[in-house]
Amino acid sequence: MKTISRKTIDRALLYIRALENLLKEKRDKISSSELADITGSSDVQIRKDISFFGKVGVPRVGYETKRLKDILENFILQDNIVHIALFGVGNLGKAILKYPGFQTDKIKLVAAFDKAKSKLSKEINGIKIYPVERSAELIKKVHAEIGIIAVPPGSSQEVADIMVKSGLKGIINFAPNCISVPKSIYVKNIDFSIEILSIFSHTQL
Amino acid sequence: MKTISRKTIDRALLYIRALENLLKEKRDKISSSELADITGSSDVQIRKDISFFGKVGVPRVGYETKRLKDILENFILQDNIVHIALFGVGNLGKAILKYPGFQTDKIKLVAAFDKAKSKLSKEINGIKIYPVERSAELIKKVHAEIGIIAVPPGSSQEVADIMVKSGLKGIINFAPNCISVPKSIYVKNIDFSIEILSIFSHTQL
DNA sequence: GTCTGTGAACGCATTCACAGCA
DNA sequence: TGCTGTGAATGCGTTCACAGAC
Repeated sequence: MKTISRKTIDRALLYIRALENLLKEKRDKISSSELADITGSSDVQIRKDISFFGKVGVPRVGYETKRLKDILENFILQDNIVHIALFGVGNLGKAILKYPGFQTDKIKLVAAFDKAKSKLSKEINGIKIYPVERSAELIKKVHAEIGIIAVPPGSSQEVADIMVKSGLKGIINFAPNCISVPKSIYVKNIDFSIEILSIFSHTQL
Repeated sequence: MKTISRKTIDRALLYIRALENLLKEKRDKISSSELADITGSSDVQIRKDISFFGKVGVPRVGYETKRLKDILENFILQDNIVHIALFGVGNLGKAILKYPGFQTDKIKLVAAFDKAKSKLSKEINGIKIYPVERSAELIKKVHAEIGIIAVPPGSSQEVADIMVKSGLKGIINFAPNCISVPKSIYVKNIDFSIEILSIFSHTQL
């Protein structure tokens, strides 16, 4: 049996987002080349990616928007809702708590933690803020799978250790330093400075 | 002449950040395998990457921390300061304006723009907020190179068009939709929802 | 003719295996 | 022995070229 690559999955998530927007515009058919224009990919790439999921398109017509979206979603997300735990309710943490893009049926922010006593027992966007000490207990209770690190760099490793102990399987790390976790935990680092410097150096070439 | 790949540059930025942290701890020597542990890369990968910049290391000793950092920085950034323009001063925009990681000698946020009159002429972290109408004029004046889109998805294309007209060469797009720009402009999309779903599906495999 | 689907070719990036050096 | 540096081999992802369907 053929296995799907991570790159294909990541692009498929992009396709899903584009298909959702097309559905809002009542577009019920879409060709690989149109989807390529929207997502910045190539038409062949898109057909190759989709071909993994079977013969979905119709020659001379293209793909049925709704059907394609359903097929991609069913394979990748399987009706799951992803439960998120946030660590650090500073400026970035607050922005994440209020992020409107999460008001979807697929992602649910279920817990937020902070060290500072002044922030505790407040509620932001309907989510209560708890002390870090209670995180392991609460994460297990609400069955969170993914954690977000939005604490200052000095505390990121400490928070990462807690996350691993609490049973989180994936981490987004916004702190500007590397964290060390077991190989079984998937970490995605997003460092604003590095992103900017990366873009800058790309434009210099 | 051999050309450097984007992947190598992106990793080099990670190495630089790690080397800076090591310097703070007064570590003046570092081996490729130690750096690999920190950054999550492999030792061979690191030696291959560094070898592009010449013979920098010493067998049986490793790399001199400061020297390696200087060599990487000089090649990639060449004493440049990157000037950033921010579009959208909502929750995320404010978090970016206050982001402490930018208080570096390499990145400077020089302009912020918003549509809402209520936000104008305020100042956040020493940066004044201007109306979008003045963006082209001001971006040219302060010589910004990179733009950040932190506006709602409905306005992202509009803002992207302004950025291109204003002469920005690179864009970070935090809005959850694709933008269409000339190929000469480098765009990096960061969609929190997609990042989370990507991590989640990775953990499912 | 116009779209999808796909084996084959290609190119790039990582890994391997080992030479070189102190 | 313990590190760097690097040609060769491998593997993976994208692109090409074209068959198949309508």
